[in-house]
Amino acid sequence: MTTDDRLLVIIAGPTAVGKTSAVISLAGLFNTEIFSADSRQFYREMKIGTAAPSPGEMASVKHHFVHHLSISEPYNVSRYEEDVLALAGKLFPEHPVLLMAGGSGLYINAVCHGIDQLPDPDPEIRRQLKETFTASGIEPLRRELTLLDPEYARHVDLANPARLLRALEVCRATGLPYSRLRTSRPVHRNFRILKVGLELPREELYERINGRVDAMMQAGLFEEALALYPFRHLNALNTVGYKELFDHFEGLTTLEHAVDKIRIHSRRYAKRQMTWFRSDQEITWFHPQEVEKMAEFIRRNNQD
RNA sequence: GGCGUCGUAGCUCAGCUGGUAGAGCAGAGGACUGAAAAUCCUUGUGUCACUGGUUCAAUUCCAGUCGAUGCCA
Repeated sequence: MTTDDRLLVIIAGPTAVGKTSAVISLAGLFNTEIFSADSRQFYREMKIGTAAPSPGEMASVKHHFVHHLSISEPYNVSRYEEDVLALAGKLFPEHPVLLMAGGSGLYINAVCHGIDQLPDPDPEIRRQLKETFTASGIEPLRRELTLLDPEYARHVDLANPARLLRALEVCRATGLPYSRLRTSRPVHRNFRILKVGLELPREELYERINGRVDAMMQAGLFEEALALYPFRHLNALNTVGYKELFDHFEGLTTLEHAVDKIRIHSRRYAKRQMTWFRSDQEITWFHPQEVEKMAEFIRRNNQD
């Protein structure tokens, strides 16, 4: 069975640009459902700080990959890719068009271009590597990588501990050089993909971000973060909006300063997202309110 | 009103005894294959408040003006 006439439309863009509202309108026009590609909206305990769709929005259109996990469940891009492909396979027969909205570029890439199949990380190996890094810094990691995978060592950012840690945990677990396993082989999807990007003038986007942080505080972000404080070591909570308040709970900053940091970190996050998406030549850009234009663009590409 | 302190990058401030300036933060640009709202890299020319004076040379010394602030009245 082939579904090559089916279309997955990606709605990408920085945080607070207006993806949620645009994609809900589009879902209405195309009578279809929405996949989220926001790596933090997955977690049901994090509702306010992740600006997840409201209960009303969730009720008006079927959303997938929103609040489907608990913060304590381990999850990663590769599993996301599998889960999305499985669900798309189920839904496409009924829906000529499916929508995916989100700001996590890596997750979107995994769906569009695939991600290399590698063994799941071994928590014990990861723990040991982290311990080495904490105790002795990045130098031992560099040395080990140069030894185990000289090829990758030539290309990685040797100043980035996260990259080195990841490569080493794969080398150690498999006994093979990480670069050998990173084939980046192009995958074939049995549906077509269309990428829509949403953008606003920088100043306007930053105003929206600032406004949204205030709105989150009024909606009870403080209480939400306080309830999650005991779980602050979980990766899911290494997230803008929570970690800054955790600092305040620990007495490291005033509340005012913490909220200020949330604004700053949200802006920087948005900037990184824009850097990521800007370099993606497959994206066609729209103003978030040009829903009609987007719909037309989708229809046009859906006929070919 | 008197005395003192201060006025340097968007913000907070460094600049010893004169040779036209430099940090942190913010901002900007970039990277990115299982932590990705993560992680990391690059990036600092601005009437040194204003006006005069001294000097070969003044952000730096002197005088005045304006502004901020503190103490005394």
